[in-house]
Amino acid sequence: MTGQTSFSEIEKRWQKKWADEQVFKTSSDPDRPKFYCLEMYPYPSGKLHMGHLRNYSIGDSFARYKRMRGFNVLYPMGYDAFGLPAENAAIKHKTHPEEWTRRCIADMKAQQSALGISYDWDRQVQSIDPEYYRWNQWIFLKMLEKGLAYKKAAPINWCPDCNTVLANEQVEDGKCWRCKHVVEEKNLEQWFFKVTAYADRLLEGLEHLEHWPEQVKVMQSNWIGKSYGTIIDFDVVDESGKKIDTISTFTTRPDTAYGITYLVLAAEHPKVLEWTGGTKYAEPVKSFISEVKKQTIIERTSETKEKNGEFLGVYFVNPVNGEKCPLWVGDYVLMNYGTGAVMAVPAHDQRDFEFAKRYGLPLKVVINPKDGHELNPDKMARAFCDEGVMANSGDFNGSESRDAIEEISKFLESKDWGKRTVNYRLRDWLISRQRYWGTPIPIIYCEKCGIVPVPYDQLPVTLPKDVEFTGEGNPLAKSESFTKTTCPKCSAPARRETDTMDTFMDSSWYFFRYLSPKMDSLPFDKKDSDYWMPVDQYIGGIEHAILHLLYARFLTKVLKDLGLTDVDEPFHSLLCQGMVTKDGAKMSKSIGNVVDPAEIMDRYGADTARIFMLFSALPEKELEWSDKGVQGAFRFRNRVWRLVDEAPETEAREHNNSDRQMISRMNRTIASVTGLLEDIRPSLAIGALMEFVNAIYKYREAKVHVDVHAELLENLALLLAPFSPHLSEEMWERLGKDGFISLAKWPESDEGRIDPEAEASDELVSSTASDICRVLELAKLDKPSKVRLFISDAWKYDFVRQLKQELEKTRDVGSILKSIMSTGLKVYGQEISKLVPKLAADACKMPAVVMDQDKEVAVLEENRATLEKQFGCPVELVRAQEAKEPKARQAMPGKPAILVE
RNA sequence: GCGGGGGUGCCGGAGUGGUCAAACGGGUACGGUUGAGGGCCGUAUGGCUUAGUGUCUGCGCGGGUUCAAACCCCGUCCCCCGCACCA
Repeated sequence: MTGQTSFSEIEKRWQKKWADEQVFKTSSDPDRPKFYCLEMYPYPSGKLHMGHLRNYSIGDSFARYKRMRGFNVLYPMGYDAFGLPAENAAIKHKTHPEEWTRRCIADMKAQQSALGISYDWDRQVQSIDPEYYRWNQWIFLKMLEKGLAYKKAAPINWCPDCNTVLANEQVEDGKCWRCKHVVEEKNLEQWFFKVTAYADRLLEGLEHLEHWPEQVKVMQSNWIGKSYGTIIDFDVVDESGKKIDTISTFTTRPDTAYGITYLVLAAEHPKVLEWTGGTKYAEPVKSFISEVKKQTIIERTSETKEKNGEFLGVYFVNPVNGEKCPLWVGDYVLMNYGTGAVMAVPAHDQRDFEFAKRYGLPLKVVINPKDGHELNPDKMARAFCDEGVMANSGDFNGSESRDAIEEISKFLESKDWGKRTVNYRLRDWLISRQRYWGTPIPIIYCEKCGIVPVPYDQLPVTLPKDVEFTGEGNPLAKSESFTKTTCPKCSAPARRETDTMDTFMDSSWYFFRYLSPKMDSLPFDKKDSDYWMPVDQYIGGIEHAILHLLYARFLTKVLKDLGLTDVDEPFHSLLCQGMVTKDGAKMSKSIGNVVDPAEIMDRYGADTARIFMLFSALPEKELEWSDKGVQGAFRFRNRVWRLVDEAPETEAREHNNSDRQMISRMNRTIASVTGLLEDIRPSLAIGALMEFVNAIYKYREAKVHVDVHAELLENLALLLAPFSPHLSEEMWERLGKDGFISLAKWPESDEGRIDPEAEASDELVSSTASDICRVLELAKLDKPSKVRLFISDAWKYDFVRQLKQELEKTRDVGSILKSIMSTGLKVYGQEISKLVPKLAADACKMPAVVMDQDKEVAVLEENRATLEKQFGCPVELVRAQEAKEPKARQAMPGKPAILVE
């Protein structure tokens, strides 16, 4: 029972020692190789969930492993502590968000400490400290100077539940990413960061991120959404053909330019009202627009929805062929992509096709399929969107449509009718939030001087305390002590900006602050950045694939451009851990399948929880929670513990076969665990350790060699240290080792001592001797007069076949055999019961053993004395017939031969 | 629709051309130990069949390449994730 009762004390004891002796404190050391291990810093909700537990178990296994491999490991922790939940809690409980947040941080930290994660707590960073957010403000001002931060009125996403605007990236499926409330569109004046200026660099950078999951790169690339196309300008004319205006459209298919039969503008397009104003079309168009605006974003973007529109009463001239076609407004055109106007080619675009069919607009085929048949516009059931051969396109007839994209673009450019261009889906990052609990945007509004940045020496602009949290409006706006100020330029009374920054700003550069957490002249020290950056291993959930990871990459590039760092990409290797699920679904309160990590840690301890987390699935895969699985991890943990807690019988002796076998086994385990950790496969590493533990138990069935046994345990403790550090420390101490195992050197495998063949045959010899004794005992046989060991380098199948033939001759095996069978002893993966019959029947009524490797004769010879002693009779070595050379060996020389049946 | 990832035993999952597919763990069954339980130890666990054994099947499905395929190629079905009226 020792194992079960002691884990709690053991874990507490070592956590205290680690803290007291500052075992995990790090500092820059240019003479040593570094490893920066980082987990996405959490929002302090106060309680760990399984996702955290998994995240930290993975991260700590890296950090500890690298530390033992001699790296100078930076492994910090902090808290992404600004944000709405704290403010909502404050409203509900009539307290201050800071109070709530600080308490949550303390609770969370306590739980993290109880997990025994090897963080350097001296570097703790939290975004709510003015010493942190002043640098948000500092960076903001720098960006303002560079024109990367700007204010403009724009249609923005408004979450009525959170009472604030949201960035594009924070709208998922037309809903708020946090509260899932349907987002509304509003037109407000807001602060933006110019991410679009970095679109190309952000896209291009992805190509060099070799150690990022493909999925994340693809998601970011799609989000940036770079597409090459052509802007085509059209003259807008009235009924009589008189030019009244121009309009531009963006297209990726200029090859279809001759097939344009109408043009559609987005409902928000300003020209729509301009052109229809005062005409008979004004009323229907206005009511159409208001209909569109009534719809939610979800309704508008629903794929199945019918496309609606109205004719605008004006026309345009297609420059390529001089055709005059109508202009429409339609709800399927988006204002915020391209130019907000689309050239419609219903024969070759499915959306245009549907719209044209609905309103009886004509189709014009300009591309025919390559198979030679000509499309009939009246009979098409859907648009033809593939590549093909040009038709009805003037000089371009007969060209491949793929080539025509280029040719027509050049033609348009040459006539000054259009221009090739690049378009992005990415929008600028809207960073204003109308909430209290965030970084105040360091701006002052002066009636005379306009928008005035807060001077650097007045940073930080701190959050006022005299604030009431009522839930209505932005509390900052009601704090006179905050809003009332003077203009830094003219000293006239002025007013502060009351918007705060998106909390994603905090998390976009925090990993730099860890490097120099106490620096007060700059956000961080470039020297530290030169040494530590980039982060070598970043670990977090896939849910941040776009939001956080894109912003962090953006900010890093900005910081680089500001000369603060030389790194261009912050995260060298990214691991997106899989979800923790239960009963096939993500753990969530609404489903009611949540398991609290605290409970598991109380019952089984941190080591067990961590082993389970790492063993049960590869880090990037989904992990299905299993109570039984945790118990399995617990059993393993206790099985290891018993190895040190219960001493085996020892013997002073020369190394025998089982000693050599274990030494080989040990070295093989070291090699494989090391390799698996390098490959980020902790689950398999733990599997290998489980096998190793099983082997040690087997070894301990007989008397063990003291030194070998000690070495086995020592290495076991070392290999387990990244996974179950408390247990390892305790083992280390019990084994009489000095210092912390956390700082010990990772074992190296001695390849020369790995000998799989010897290992296999040794196992056979050592276990077989006792096995046969037991068989004899069970079978109530008299002492045999002789034991035969069969040696064969034949494939076992061949050997079994021989046995079978022999058996056909000798049928009388008798009840003795039955007894032997019933023991089901295993030899080399093969049931002894399958092999023994023939031998036993072979007149001498003796059990025997089959060996697999001819080469092991020497080993057997060596062990013959032992065996003879055990059996009390002579042992004879018998060589089995050579196997036939398999065909395969001739076919593929150099490769191992296999059995061809 | 586009993009990414997957389909292996009762379950979680190993194995991505070659030494009898299923390591490791879990579940289940039986046996041992134990006052009982738990724990621990051992054995079994694709189908059919045997006293031993044999035999068939088998890595979503169908083809193909190869002396050899879960693995490579082609086709097909299904599942998960992300994006989506992006012109």
